[in-house]
Parts: sequence; C-alpha cells; structure tokens
Amino acid sequence: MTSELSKTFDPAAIEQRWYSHWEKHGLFRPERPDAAPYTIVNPPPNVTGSLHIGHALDNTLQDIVIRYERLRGKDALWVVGTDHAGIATQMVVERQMEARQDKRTNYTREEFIAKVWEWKHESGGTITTQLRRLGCSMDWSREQFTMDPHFSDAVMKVFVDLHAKGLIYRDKRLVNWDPKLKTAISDLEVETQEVKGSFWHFRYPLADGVTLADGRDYIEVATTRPETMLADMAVAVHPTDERYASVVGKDIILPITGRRIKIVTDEHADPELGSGAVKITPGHDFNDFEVGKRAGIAAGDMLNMLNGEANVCQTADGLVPDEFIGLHRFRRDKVDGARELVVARMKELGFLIPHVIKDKDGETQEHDAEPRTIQTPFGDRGGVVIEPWLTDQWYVDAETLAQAPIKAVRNGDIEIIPKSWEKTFFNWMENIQPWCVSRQLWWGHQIPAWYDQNGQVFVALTEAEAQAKAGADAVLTRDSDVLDTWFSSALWPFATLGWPDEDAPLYQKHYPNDLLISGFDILFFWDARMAMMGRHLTGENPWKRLYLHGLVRAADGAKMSKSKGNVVDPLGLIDQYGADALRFFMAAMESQGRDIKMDDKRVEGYRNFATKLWNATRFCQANGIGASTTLEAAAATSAVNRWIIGEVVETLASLDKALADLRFDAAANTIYHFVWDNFCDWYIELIKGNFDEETRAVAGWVLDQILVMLHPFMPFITEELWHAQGQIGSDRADYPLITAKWPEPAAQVDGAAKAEVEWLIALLTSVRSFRAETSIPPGLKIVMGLDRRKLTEGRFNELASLFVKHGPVLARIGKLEAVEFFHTGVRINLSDGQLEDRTEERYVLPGSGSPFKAVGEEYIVGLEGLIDIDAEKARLTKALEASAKEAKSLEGRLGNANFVDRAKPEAVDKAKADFAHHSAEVERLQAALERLG
RNA sequence: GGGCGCGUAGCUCAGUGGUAGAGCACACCCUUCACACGGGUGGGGUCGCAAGUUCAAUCCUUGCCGCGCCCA
Repeated sequence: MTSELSKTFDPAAIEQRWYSHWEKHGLFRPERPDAAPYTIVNPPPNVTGSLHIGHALDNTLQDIVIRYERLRGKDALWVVGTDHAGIATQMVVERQMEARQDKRTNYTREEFIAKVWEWKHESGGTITTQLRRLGCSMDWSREQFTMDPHFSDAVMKVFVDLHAKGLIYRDKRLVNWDPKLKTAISDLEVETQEVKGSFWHFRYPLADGVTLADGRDYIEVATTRPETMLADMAVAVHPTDERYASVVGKDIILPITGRRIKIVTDEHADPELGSGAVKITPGHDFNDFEVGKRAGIAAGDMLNMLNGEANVCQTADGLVPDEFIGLHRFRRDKVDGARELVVARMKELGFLIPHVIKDKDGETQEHDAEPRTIQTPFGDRGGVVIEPWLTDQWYVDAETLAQAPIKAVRNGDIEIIPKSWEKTFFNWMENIQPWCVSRQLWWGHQIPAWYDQNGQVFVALTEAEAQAKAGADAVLTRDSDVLDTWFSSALWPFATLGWPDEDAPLYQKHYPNDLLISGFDILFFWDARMAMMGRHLTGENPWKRLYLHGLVRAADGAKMSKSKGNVVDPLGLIDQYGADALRFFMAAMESQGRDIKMDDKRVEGYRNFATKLWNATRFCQANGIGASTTLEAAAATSAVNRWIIGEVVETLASLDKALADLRFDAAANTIYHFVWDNFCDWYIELIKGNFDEETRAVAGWVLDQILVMLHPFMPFITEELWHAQGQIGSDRADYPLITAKWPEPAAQVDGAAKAEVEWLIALLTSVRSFRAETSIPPGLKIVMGLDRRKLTEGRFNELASLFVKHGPVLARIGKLEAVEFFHTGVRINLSDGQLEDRTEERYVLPGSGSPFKAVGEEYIVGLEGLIDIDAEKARLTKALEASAKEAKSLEGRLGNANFVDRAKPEAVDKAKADFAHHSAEVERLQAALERLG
C-alpha cells in the first residue's frame, strides 16, 4: 500500500526530516566512482554571515543544477565552505571587545587571533545551518574553511611561487586607506558617494618677483581639500595654456608652509576648468600621484602629511607648522580639523579668494567657498572617507595574469552567461590595475615575508627557509600584514580539491569545475580573480561556464539594505511558505540578465502549487495509483494514456533544453504547467471513473516522472511524495528520490492520441465556455447537435466514434446528455456512449438553437427558454466583429501585390487559409444571429 | 563622459519579423466524492515615443523620452 498522506501539506513537518535523512545517509554525494563528474563550487559565504535573500537565490540555482546532474547519474560534487573574511570577521570580534571596554591592542597578535578562532568555533558559520534549511545539497562531509591548514598551505605556496616569478612584488604607491579600520582596502571596496562640500579658491604667490603676462603676481588654484596644500609639491598647468607659458618652471612659495614648489606642465590640468592651474599633492591624490611621477618625483620622495588615522603629521621637509600637527584632516565630532585651520589661515593671510554671489535682492554677498557636490570615496565597511595614502604594499601583477582569462573568454573556452556580461568583463580585465593584496589586519593569512635589519625582504614558506636565504647572521622580522581575502578565495575551485597536490583524486576528477554561479556583483571581486589564479596556477580555466545572476530587490524595486530596513529574510519566507515554494519562486523569476523583484504573492502561489501536487497525489492514492516499477513508460493503449505519456516526453525535452541553457525560468514554468494544466486539470479529470489497470500504471508512472522532474526545484515535497507513493511493491526506503534516475520514458509522442485528446479538450473547453457565457445552469444537462450535411462521410464516422468512445467523459465534464447528427437519425447518448440510429426520425435543427464552434465543427444547442438571448447575441456579435476585423485585415494583405509576390509562400498560404476561415466565420455568425431573431 | 540593461495587461514578468502570453490581482459562476492554498468562464494591452529598413515591426536600425546599474 501507499502510505497515507495527511490531508494538508505542511512543509515544516517534512523539511527537517528529509534534510537530516539525506545528510545522514551521505546522499548529497553518493559514491559513484565510475560516473562522469559534475562539479560546482559554492562562493564561500563569509563565516560571519547569515543567509540573506541573495544567498537564497544563488544557492537555489546551484542546487537545482547539482540535483539535476545527480539525478542524471553524474558524480555530482558541490563544494561548500566558508571564507575567513578578514576585515569583516576582525570587526565582529573587535566590536564585541568594544562592548566590554576592551580592545584588540590590549592583546598580543596571537592572543587576539586565538579569540577570533574561539568566536569562529562558537558562532561562526551560522549560514551553513541556514543553507540546510533551504535544502541545499552540498557535500558537507568536505566542508572547508579558507584558513584550514591545507588551504593556508596552498595560499602560502602561491604567494611564494608568484613572488619568485616576479608576479608578486612590493611597491610604494597610493592605496585606498581606510583611516577607521587602519588598513588598505581594494578599490572595489570603495563606494563613491555624492556629498555636499565646498570649493575654495586660493592665491598661490609666485616667487622671486615673477609675474604673469597680465601682471598678476600669483596663480589661482582651487580645491575641495584645502588641507592637502600642506603637502603640495607643484602646481600644474596645461602645456598649451598661453596664460601660464611665461611662468612654467618658475617657483611658488606656498603660504603656511613656505615650501618652494615648481610650476609644471601636465595634460591633467584642464585649461577650461577654473583658472586652468591645479595644485598637485602627489602623496594624497591618485591623479596628482601620476602628475608627480611625470614631473620626475619618485614615489619615495612624495610628501606625506597624514598618519594612519588621517591626522596631520610632519612632512619630510619639516615645514608643517606645529599648530597643525595632530589635527584630524577635517572637522569631525564638532571639532575643527586641518581643513578648517588652513582656510582660516589663508583667509587671514589674504590668500583666500572669496566666492561672490548676488542674493535675490541683488545684493552681493561674499562666502569663503563655493558650494559644490563632491564625488567622495567611502569605505564600504568602515563608512568613513577613504584617504589616498602613500604606503609600501604587496602587489600582484594582475595585468599579466589577466591575459589568459581574457583570451579564454574571447575564444569561448569560458562561456559567460548571459553573454552581455562579457563586455563588462573585458573592460575591467583589460584595464586592470596592480592588485594590492596586503591588508593591515591580524586575522588572515600572514604574508610569508621576512625583513632583515636593513629592510631587505626574504619571501619563503617558512622562517627557517627565509633565514637560510638571509644568512645566519640576519635578524629577521616577519611582515605583519595579512593577505586580502580574495587572494585566498581565488584558489577555491582547486585548493578545495586537494591542489597543489596535482595527484589528489578529487582534483584529478573534479577540476576544472563545470560551472560557477555567482551574482554579477562579485564578477570582479571573485570570479575574475579565480579565473586569473586558476589559469595561471593550474594551467586550466577553473570552470567552463560562468553564470551571473542579478540582485534580489525589494518589492518596490529598491536595493535591499539594512539601513533602509527593507531586507526580506529568506528564513521568514521559508517559515511562511516552505523552502520548496521559495526555491521555486527563485527559479521561476530568474530570467537571464534581470534583477528579481521580491513578490510574496508569487511565493504564496508556488506554495499553492506544492499543495496542488500534494492533493493530486492524495487523489491518486485514493484510487489505487502507486509507484511505477519501471523507468520506461508503462505500456498503454488508450488515447488518454498514450497522450499523457507523450506529454511527459515533450515536457522532459523542454525541461532538459531549458536546464542545458540555464534558463531557470523556462525550466520552472515548463514543469509547473505540465503538473497543473496537463496532469491535474486534464489527465486526472479525464481518467476519473476509469481506473483500469493500465490507467493506474500510467498514472503512477506519470506521477513518478513529475516527482523526479520537479525534484531539483522542490526537493522536500517531492521526496516526501515519492516515499508516500513508493511503498507498494518496490522498496523505495532504500531508493530515495534524491538519487533516483532522471526520466527515460523510452516512448514517443503518439500524434494520433495527441490529436484525439486535444480534440476532446478543445470540445470540452468550448462547451464549458458556451455554457458559462450563455448562463446555462451549471448542473443542467444539455443536448447538442451538428449538421450531418456539412460533414464528409469520413469526418462523420470519425466524430461518431469519438463521441461514442468519450461519451462518459463528455457527459461528466461537459454536463452533456447527448449529441445528435441532424438530418440523420443518429443520436449518441453520451452518458453510456450508446449510439442510436433512428433514421426514421430524421433529427433536425431546432428553430432557435444557439451555435458554438468547436474544433472545426459548429454545434447547436437547442434550449429554448434556457438561454439568455441578449447575452447570446452579445457573444455572437463580439465574435463576429473579431472575425470581420481579422478578415478585413487579411483581405487587405492579400490584395497587396507586394505581399503575394514577395512574402514567403507559407506566409501567403497561411493568410489565404486564415482569410477563408474568418470569412466563413462571418457568414456563420451572421446566420446564427439571424436565427436568434 | 564611457559601457550595460530595462520600459509588453492593474502588478510582477516571459515571448515572437506574419492575428500578443503566464502568474497574481479583478469580474461572474460553482459548498461537483484530491484540492476554496480549489474548479470553471471572462474582462483587460495603438508591446515608452518618433523615424527608418521590410510586402509585413512589439520584435531589426537610428534618434528621443523615462528608469536602473557599472566604470571614469
């Protein structure tokens, strides 16, 4: 027997149970040594993270793919783990310390790291339990962490090897410095925001009595960051700017510091902007850094006026007045900083050029500065203004590493889906900057570099090796910095599989990966770096396909963010509608290249879909329909059974196609419509009352195919139903759905059966439509007829046999009593399918019968007094108008010689046929209207 | 400024060079023995605007308008 299902579907009751079962029995990666591999690595979530809606999307898509491939018999491996997430994790622990009036620097580095590990073991990895609630079938038995010993070893080896090849080097450059977190951050972690600020205009006096052509003894410069003038090293003008030609190479005496600086020419100065002269602070501005280098200033000689907290410090030339030292770069916490003091001093010294405006009364007003919206860089974690800061950091030669991935995408070795992202990928990769990989943190992979007393660096896997390189006398100190988190996660596709041991069985079998699925937001952060590292270190592209999905947005289309308070918690949705419903929503909404707007109603709709399937299964069980025992379709003779088998074949084909193309929406919709429309609304309705052995076998088989095909999308309910169905005969206790076999119907679409059932469906739809539109009472049985004289002999015989064969179904669903062939004596009593031939009676059309069209034939329902004549007339008029309009348009087209001569012959034939059809309809409907009076 | 994408039914979205589709919402009918988280039947769109290519444009091209994202 099948096991009885509860009357209502309760997702929560089954999800936990099945997930534990799968995990406990190792079903996420069953032993399949001889099977072809299929491999996906999960973008490792931050160990500090918790499941947000974007993870829900990302992991649902991956799980669909991996479950699909597992069902198809592959050795499907979905690698999972967490990322140590340098800054994020260190911040979490530091914040906890702050709450206890404690701080990191109260501890040694070792003590602090021990505390982070402690935190990681206790509360890190919340997200991994949350992924389980979503139903994700990762290989948890090989869960990894980017700071696991084997992974750390790989990271160290990569650093040492790349350094040996010159692909990692130390350099003094400007970095994006976060003065709050006191570390360099990636330019990708910098968010530019518009901030209201000011634009000050200063006079910079020319030295040595030099004047401009117009007699002025100063150059005007403007800045939004006046404090940086304490470290100005030049003023630049455009080489073609005639106004300044005479003073190029001359000096300026900077106010406040009294520094003597040169006037240089540089393309960077835009003659159209302001005065055309710009102050140059190479140590604190990315553009100025480049100008400074072009002007011959070495990075090591560039003046720095700020310390790591962005407070003013003395510059190398000692010219910053004492009153500035220690001030913050600008006003903070209601205390004025260097910016305000510079402006005040410049004003006192008479070097400030006021901003003059006229107010609405026409009065002139003077302000210190011009108000202006300024594009300001903020650190996306610390939230403070980023300071371009001159430091020594480790860099990866990204430009060199980028070449192979660029080529791979160009020639199709890596396929980016959707293709539209290729351009973005190329644009970034082709303009890639040196990748700064050092971070001034304690938590992470400490850089394997040691310095001797003279500052000479030795890179080696161990201190002993470094010592050996440096010589026994050297006193070595290890570089205190750690590596950028993305440096290590770039190794994820292979270091998780045993690399650098190239003989590691997992690496041998599962690298390269087949597919990577990620949000487009980490294309540069992670995907591109994996491609660079993977290609360089393993010689292979890390994956064949890269699928990029969009963001999940709030219902109003806004980006979800904690600060806006519009985040949707996926776990809440799972509680409310079930994981299956949420997953199906994600799949159904995932069309390539588009963001997903959150829509609770739609999630609810897919919960309803799950319930529908649940109830359909209950119905099957109530009628003795259990599990199938064969992979191939059950043998069938009846048209309805042969039809539904054909529908399975077609559904399977579209589903396979959609999944091959990673069209998750198309895949979800395909199975959705098959289940609801074909199986529930038609097949089950058609077989009601006729549960012979064949039908039970076919229905059981079809339901099984549904469960398998739907399983990647809705793993929980399908597994539950699979087992509920399966306890007849075959023992499914040892044969769970998760590792079942993908459908192999070994059957064809039967065209004749398909045509027959489609006739039946179309007829029933027409009858129901007619009944509803003419307000025939729902329970009332009606008789309908058609004119024998309009039928060929063949069609008459065909219809007669169809009506006999499907009589009971037509009677039950269409509430039809009989069908009559007028001008013969043939009457078919539908309820029992009996054909009476009472030729002597010669049935005729009733006087006021009302016609409707179904599958080519016109049927008349003679029900005087039962039909709402006005409503019926309206219905016919509407149909008439539609056909008349269409006929007219087609007539016009066919009357156009251009169309007839030049269009494809099929198109012309179709137009002719359509025209004939609509013209006939017009006549038919006109006649019908006349008949109604 | 450069790049990408979007604009189709009230909402969320598919789609196609040859009479426009889905889900939800809406209207009406149905307490029919799987399911009201249901069944049935409907209404609703000059497919952003304009020009061009074409026998034919919602679909291709160009421009414009509006929205979004990324890069500078």
